[in-house]
Amino acid sequence: MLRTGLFFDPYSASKLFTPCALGTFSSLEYARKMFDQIPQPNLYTWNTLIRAYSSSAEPIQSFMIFLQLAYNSPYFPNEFTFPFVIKAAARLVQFPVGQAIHGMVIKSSFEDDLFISNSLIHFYAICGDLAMAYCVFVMIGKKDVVSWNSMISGFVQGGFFEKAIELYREMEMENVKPDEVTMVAVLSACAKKRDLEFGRWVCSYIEKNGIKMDLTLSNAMLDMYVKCGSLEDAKSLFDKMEEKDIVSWTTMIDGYAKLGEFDAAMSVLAAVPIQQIATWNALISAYEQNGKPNEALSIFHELQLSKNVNPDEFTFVSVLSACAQLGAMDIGVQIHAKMKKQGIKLNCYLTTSLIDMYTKCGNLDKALEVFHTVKSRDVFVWSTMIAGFAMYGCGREALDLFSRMQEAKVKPNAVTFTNVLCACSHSGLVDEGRMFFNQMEPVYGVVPGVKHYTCMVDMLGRAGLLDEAVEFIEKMPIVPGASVWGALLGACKIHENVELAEYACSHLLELEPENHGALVLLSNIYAKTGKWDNVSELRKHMRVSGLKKEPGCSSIEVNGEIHKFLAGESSHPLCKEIYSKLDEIVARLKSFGYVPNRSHLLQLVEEEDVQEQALNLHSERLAIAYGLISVEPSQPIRIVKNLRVCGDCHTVAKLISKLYNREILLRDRYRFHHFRGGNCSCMDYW
DNA sequence: CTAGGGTTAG
Repeated sequence: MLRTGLFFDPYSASKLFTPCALGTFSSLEYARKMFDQIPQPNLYTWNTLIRAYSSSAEPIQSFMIFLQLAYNSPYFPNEFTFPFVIKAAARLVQFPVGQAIHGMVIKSSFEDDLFISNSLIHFYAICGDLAMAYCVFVMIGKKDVVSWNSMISGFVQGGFFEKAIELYREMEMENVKPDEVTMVAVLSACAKKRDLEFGRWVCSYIEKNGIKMDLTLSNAMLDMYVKCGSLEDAKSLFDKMEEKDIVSWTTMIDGYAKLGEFDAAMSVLAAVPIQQIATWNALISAYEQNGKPNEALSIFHELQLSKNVNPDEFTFVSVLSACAQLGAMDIGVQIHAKMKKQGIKLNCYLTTSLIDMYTKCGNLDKALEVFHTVKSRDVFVWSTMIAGFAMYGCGREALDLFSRMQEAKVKPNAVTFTNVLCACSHSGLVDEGRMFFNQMEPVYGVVPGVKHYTCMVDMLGRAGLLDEAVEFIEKMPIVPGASVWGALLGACKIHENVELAEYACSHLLELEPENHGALVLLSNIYAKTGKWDNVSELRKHMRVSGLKKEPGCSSIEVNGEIHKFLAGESSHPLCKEIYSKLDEIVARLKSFGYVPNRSHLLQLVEEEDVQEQALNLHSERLAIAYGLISVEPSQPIRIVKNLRVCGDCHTVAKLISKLYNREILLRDRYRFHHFRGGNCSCMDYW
């Protein structure tokens, strides 16, 4: 075409250019070079380039070309131009840019164009402004199926499932025939609402009305069945599907794994024809999110051995979270190293997971290092770091971070405030806590939820302001949940207030009759205040009603292996050594003037129904003894306990840290205790 | 003289 000169004819050039820019196997880079050499590209050619960029990896180039078109060409954008730039704005979630383009659309009198309106609906919905999307939607005179689809999908993606289904009904009433895209959106709404009945109705509607069953629609059905818990329907559809892709396989694995049918999930995984990381991720994350972090890590281990595929960002998020749950720092560090080696770039999800892992494993410094080195920090990253400080009782540092977060113009959310209030609570920063709580709604627009009220009650109660805590509960605009009464009960235990404890406990049991922890706490308060009759009555009641509690369990990681200890157990291979170490510890402590606090003995109810030697058999002690035997003296002993640490064990840990000159990091249900030189970082305020 | 918008899983 260059030789014949045809290339210099704008129309002919456009014919050559289109397949180069849009073809599946062509290179956009090459097309761009060609474009720059077309002497006078016509508007069609401009639009084609904008279109190509809008669905490319760099949608931002669409804007660049759009601006060139508007300012450096003889043309003005037309009805074909706008849908593509709006799509680019949607893909980049650039709200102000899209708004500006919308403005241009109106000024240039294109606002009645159906295609442009439909793109705008999609754009506003993606940006989360459903009110504006709906505004554009109702303004359309003659809506077509795409208008309805865009709006329905918008509602589904924004979490307004009810609205989506309502709109679908309206669509039926207006006699607009739904197509397969409509059904995908409606099924997605059913899936998220867990509405199996309506989901089944939709499936039969699809069949009756001959809606084209493509792969996407089959997958959407599959997902609906899985999410609504009907694995049988999912399985029979899956077996019937002629064509399957990675989404189909992953959906099935996810379904089985989330229901705890791990063998079934594994067998689907083994049958996937092409190994892809997504299928592994479905399994790993299901384990991790179902409280089976060990299993998650063992699948990860298998993945590494298989060597067919490499872990990706999603995998790392899951396995780091598994390490965080376990307090498995050595494994976490190895995973972090692997990420670096694999050249994984830290996104905000990964940063959050890393910080969470390091803080929950007891390495605040490393968490801070990650926090300071990353380039971008979203609200989750900041909130997690604040939560980290809170866990260590570093209230001041947490609040300092909170103000720096605002300087960085990151808007705090409900979780941020939970963490901030938690930090105030753990550090006794009552005035600050009150202030932030009062500012939440008026200043930050975050409506306090039950978690925030719980933090406040915990903070006031812990600080001994029990009357204020009660008054606070009475003034709550929402119904106080079990956690609120639990916080009050916990405070009563610290401050030995029997009457208030009974009051809180009765409320708590009204809401949660099965809450064994409440009775345990109450019995501990009775014990602490010497009300032995009440103690035995309560314990009898608990035995009779057969209430089972979560057994106390402490774990410690040694050389990348997690060792778990239940109270009084003797199944560990080094059991003998551990018990003789415990005897040695007690002897050494006693010679140093240690007297066991007998009131804690009654807490054996909280631990296990072991009658003798109860204090010595607490799970955290077994773990500490094992740590003394097996962890290098230069390394801190890191322990994770599923319940709160007992007061006597806390004293013992402090003494051990001094007498044995060891650092002990103990993570209990709520916070960290860092024992060093005879003291604990919590300053005994916990 | 050409063309465009909406869809599922990890």
